[in-house]
Amino acid sequence: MAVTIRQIAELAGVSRGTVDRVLNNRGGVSQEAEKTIKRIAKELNYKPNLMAKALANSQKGTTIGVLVNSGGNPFFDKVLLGIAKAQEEIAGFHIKVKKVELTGYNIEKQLYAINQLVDLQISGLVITPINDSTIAEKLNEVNNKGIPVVTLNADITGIEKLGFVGCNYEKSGQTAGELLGQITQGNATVGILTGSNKMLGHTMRVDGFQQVIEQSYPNITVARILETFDDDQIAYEQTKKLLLENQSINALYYCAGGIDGGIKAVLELGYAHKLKIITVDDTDNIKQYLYQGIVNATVCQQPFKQGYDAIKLVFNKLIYNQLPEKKHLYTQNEIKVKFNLD
Amino acid sequence: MAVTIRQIAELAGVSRGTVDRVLNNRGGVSQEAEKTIKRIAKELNYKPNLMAKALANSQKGTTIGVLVNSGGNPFFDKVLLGIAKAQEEIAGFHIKVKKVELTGYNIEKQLYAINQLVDLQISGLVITPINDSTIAEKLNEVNNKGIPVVTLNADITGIEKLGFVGCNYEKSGQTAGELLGQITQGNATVGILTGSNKMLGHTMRVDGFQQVIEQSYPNITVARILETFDDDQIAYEQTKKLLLENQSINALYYCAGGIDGGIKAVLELGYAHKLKIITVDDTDNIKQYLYQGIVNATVCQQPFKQGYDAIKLVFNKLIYNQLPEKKHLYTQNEIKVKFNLD
DNA sequence: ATGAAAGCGCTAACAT
DNA sequence: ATGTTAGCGCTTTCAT
Repeated sequence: MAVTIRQIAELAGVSRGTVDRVLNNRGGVSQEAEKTIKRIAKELNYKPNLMAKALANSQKGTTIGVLVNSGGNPFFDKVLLGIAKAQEEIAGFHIKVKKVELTGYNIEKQLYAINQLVDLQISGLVITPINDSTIAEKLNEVNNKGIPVVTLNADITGIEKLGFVGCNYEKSGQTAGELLGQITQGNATVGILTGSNKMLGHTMRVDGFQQVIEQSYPNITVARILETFDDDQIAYEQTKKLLLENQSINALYYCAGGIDGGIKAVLELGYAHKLKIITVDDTDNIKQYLYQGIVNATVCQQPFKQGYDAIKLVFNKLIYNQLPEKKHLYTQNEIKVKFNLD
Repeated sequence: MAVTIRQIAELAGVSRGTVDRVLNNRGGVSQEAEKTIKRIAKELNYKPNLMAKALANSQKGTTIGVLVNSGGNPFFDKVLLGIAKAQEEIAGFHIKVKKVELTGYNIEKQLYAINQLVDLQISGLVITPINDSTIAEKLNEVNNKGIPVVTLNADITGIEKLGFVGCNYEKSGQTAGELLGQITQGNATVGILTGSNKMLGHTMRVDGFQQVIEQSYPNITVARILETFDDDQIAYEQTKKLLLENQSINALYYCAGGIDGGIKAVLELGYAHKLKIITVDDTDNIKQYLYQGIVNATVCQQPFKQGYDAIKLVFNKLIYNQLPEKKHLYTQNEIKVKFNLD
């Protein structure tokens, strides 16, 4: 059998309590005892029994708070599925998940929701934060209360956190650029429809895309970069304007929300199948566009995995006191075409 | 707090032992007691505490046997990393992993190795099986001993198993076909280098590829399909022959092993950058070819995840008695280009 | 058929 | 600073 805390106690000639104190840095132990106990533990290659740890800790009635800006954003459908899956899995550990969904990016509302969750005595928080200093302050406060924080899909600067789960946005853009380069065989005039220049993820995608075009595809020109603010109606109008004003455009890169609106414009103008179109993510509508050959390829970010992993990260910390290896857990930028959806 | 076996016992006016017997179908309980206990459990929505279950069961000293045909096959490097990661994670549960690596596809050797592992008293088996009836028989025997079997990367027909973890080979081929269609803009003469017509995964890839070409790309011709037997030397020779005998070929699809040898031939002939090349998997060498623009894209199958998930599947069964939702856990067919590697 | 109780390894409250 | 002990929820053995 594996070595236990009890064996160490016997060998060191102390009680199990003392061993526990040393091995978990609870303090209040003599230098001497600490040294011998640590030595013995190392010699015997002691590995705490996680099941026992978990069981002993299980009185606490744990709830994980989840706060996502998923309202009206179909991208989050799969993130939520991932969260639900994780929730189901950890139900056997009697851990609850309290989920709050917000629409839009209102700082006040997000602050309020965080406070609400904290008042509910959550033991961990998963959040898609707005990149704002007020939020950052609040999250640090939460973290200092001993409530681990995991940022999901979007990150925020200047906070102490357990980890971030999401994609590498720059690589996402680069991948889209390379893809467009290949399918146009290096000749194209492209229009970019981004979400907002104030959203870090969006600008990083645009930058990555342009980098690749500049470095590898001299005969591809970026004609215009327009903002859609993740809104279908605006995307529709911008796309129409873009295509009508720049007849030379024969490729589009949608790197944020509002894609459905944009495609609607393309269809109305009768430009489907005439333009090469690269998008991001694979909502149900985008899948349809892929099937129909209207969208050539889309660069996805494993939304299900994002939701699932974020919860599991908190879970592992709470139950097993396990920390992630890296602070930033990047999901793959997956290129999808007609045949490798799902 | 959540409902426990003890509460049910009190409500039913029986002992915890009896509740345990009923809830785990151990038999030896009166009809009457059984009925009331089940009713109460259902009413209270009883969910066993998995940590407690695991702890109580933890005396048994569990070892998971792993048998992979990884010898001399760089594809398996990442599968092994995934296995190692899972191994590390479950070490805290005092579960050991005993790994045996085999080279080639010799039935006798695989049988022998299975027996060896079983003699070691393993509690679960992860295997890349040869699709052969003798192996199938043996695996059924193992399964009937109460040792759950998970097939990894390759599957086998006619066995009872806990699950299969690997990719959908047909979709892999279809994806490659679509990709080639797009980057050649539908005009190409392509040579296919497969592994062996006797390997299910390989033929499924070829079939998927051809399906898509036939249905969507009338101006793409498949000139030849040659076997490499996953061997670099043979792949080298076949590629040379292929390209010299068919000067019209301007695209290649490598859908199995031996890719390094094939690329060597391409380079020697000075055809790099003149051919569009699609491969499978992303070994270190293939990554280099992508960086250099020699290979255009590769269709991968999440090897790390395959290794990791296979172990976790067995783990969840052994520790928590959890069954997978589906027998076939397909990994994504991930298209990778220069910029979305890793 | 059923109950009682010891134990899995660790934690935490209390005692010294 | 250190020891003692009663759990955590479930399984299993031994009585009855």
